[in-house]
Amino acid sequence: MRRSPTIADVARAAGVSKGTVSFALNDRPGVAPETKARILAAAAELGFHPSHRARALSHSRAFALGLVMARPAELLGADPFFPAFIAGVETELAKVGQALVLRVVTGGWDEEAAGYRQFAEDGRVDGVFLSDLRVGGDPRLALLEELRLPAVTLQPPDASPFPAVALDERTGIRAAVEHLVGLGHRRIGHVTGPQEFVHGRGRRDAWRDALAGLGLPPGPEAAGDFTAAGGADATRRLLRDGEPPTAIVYANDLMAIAGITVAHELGLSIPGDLSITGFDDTELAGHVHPPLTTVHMDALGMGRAAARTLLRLVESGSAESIELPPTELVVRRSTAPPRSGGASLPPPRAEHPRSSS
Amino acid sequence: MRRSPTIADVARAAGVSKGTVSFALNDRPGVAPETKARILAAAAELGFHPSHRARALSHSRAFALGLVMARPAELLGADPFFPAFIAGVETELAKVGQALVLRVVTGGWDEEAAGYRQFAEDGRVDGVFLSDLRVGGDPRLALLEELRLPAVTLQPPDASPFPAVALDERTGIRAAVEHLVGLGHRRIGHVTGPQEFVHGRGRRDAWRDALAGLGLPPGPEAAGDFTAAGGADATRRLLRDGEPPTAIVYANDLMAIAGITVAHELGLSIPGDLSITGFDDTELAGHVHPPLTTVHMDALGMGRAAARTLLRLVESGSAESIELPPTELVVRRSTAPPRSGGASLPPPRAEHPRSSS
DNA sequence: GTGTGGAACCAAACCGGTTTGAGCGACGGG
DNA sequence: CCCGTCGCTCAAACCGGTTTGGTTCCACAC
Repeated sequence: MRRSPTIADVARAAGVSKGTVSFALNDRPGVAPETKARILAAAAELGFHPSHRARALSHSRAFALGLVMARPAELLGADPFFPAFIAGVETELAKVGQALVLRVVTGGWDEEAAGYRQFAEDGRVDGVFLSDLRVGGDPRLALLEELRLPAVTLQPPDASPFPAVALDERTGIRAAVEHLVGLGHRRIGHVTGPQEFVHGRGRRDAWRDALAGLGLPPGPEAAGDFTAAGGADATRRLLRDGEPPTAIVYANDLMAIAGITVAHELGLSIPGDLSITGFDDTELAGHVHPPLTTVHMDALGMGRAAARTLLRLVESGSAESIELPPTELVVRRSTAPPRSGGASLPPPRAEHPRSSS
Repeated sequence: MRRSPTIADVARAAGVSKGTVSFALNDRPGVAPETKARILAAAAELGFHPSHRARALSHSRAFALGLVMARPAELLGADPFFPAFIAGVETELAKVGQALVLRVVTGGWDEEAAGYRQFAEDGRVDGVFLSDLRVGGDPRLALLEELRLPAVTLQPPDASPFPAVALDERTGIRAAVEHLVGLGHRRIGHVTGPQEFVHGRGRRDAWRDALAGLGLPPGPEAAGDFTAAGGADATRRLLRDGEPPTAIVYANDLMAIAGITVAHELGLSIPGDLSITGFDDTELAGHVHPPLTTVHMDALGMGRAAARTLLRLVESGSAESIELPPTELVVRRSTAPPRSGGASLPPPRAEHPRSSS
């Protein structure tokens, strides 16, 4: 069982003290060039790598950032955001030798709070990412302040002591609405995300504002929860309406795809009878039937920006918020001009409902 | 800036030495009951939490496990496995105060190897999970042995010095094939995963063996890569065949869903003209059109089992492999008896292709 | 010759826990 | 009464780095 070499081994091999080795390896002044070369050679020779644990202890830092993923279990596998976000975070962290520590909580708020609390008390991370901000004062903000744990929020909440990485979702949603209106739609519904979340609320507001901005009356909306099942239910409610919309803007792709399915099952053709737009631009969006017009969201870029911001915050005690490039609409084939007279459900019990072209 | 209390503070408050506090907090014998009570009270009073960093240093352990996610960037958001797997791992780790450290590599093998190497050299983790095993001697096995990094493999590779957490995928695939044959299908194709991976290979072999076991001739297969685009391409190749299959077994849901779309675009009705089965049972599987018959895979349970096994391995130096309950088929509506005479492509340029019922 | 300054280096303290070896008082047995 | 044992506690060493406060040595100015 060969022990990996320590700084003392290097010092012995180079004939200097531990302190000098430390200075040499960290490029600090006060080490003679030839000494430094000798030390570096010895370190390379021995295959020395500084112990992360020891550095963490003496620096009183973890050299790691934390992410608490709070999601109901059934949504975890379907959520496209976290994996891409994590990938973005990691590319930045790997560059600077830091690590990402993950916690998954599927329970409620108590469990989530315990997650952050443990991160702070154990000193496992130097800062955390805060996703899924809640409107009206997210309780985690106060918690993290109490715990003195630096944080970066994804999307700016109502009020926050922390820097935010903001992704302009409004532009993409507005583009979707304008695209639909340009096709001739006038009655455009929305299947929302949970309204207690900043992003759920923000997307709904963007949809409302876009309609209002075009001088159109408010459209019908149905509450979704970002799950496929929730999206399907919401879609049924919208379509059962006496005057159903000719187009529906969904708060995410998962619900939109479930919505397409519901429409099919009701015998509606997409986009002939009903136009549909999503949000996220998941990999599947381009491969469902019909391919989904949706708003592209750069979760990876968000991860990178958030990581850079949080690193800076941890390092220097302050960091500025970042505004990412606005989201863009990706037009595919789930949107088209409405049938004249708007969508209407086909006669009940249709044996051979029309399909999309 | 209030410093968080250390063990020395507790010792002072309780009027004992650091060592005694350590013994008391770790439930080790040799501390008088009243002394222990006094120490615990002092610790609670001060809000003491042992520093993870210091424990890690003195134990020469990280109290963390690592996972290297190697995926091309575009697949990261669509892969249902990792999030659920991670959730399973985390539930076990949280119980014992350990953490999960993540590394994401989107590049090639060099980058992936560097990931494991860094984990080992930095001493950031005590062990790692090995997913996506390659057939024919995964090079990571030798690497990890060289690095002396304990590991648990997901699926047993050809030969391995490490314990494995095995999920019986064969049973589910066989059930899918038997289900299709029971419906009357005789020509059953397969869209594979990458054959350099144990799970890609294993699923294909299971499909082949199931056909052979039922006395049927080999079916046509097309190489996929677990991506939607790859699944779509493979589906087109299968269906363009002179004698296309009446049913296709896909190696994962993502490709199966893309396959449904391709079939729709070719004017085929699912399941009327073509039956389709997937693998994974993603959230979306039940919400596409038609709902997908697929093999349920318990990624969460796999995560839990893998975490328990790896913890045991790290703790005691050895752990036994685990066999999880076999995968099961979930029958939905993408499978049905074949049209008499088997599937045939409709006349070209069909303006109003039939749709599913 | 002495004083001064800076470069190079070292020894020791420190981060905050765990672990070891020894000390001490009480108690029981011979 | 003495000794061995046991139960309890402490001081010190240790994990492997970083950082501080000297110390040594040499060049140069006065």
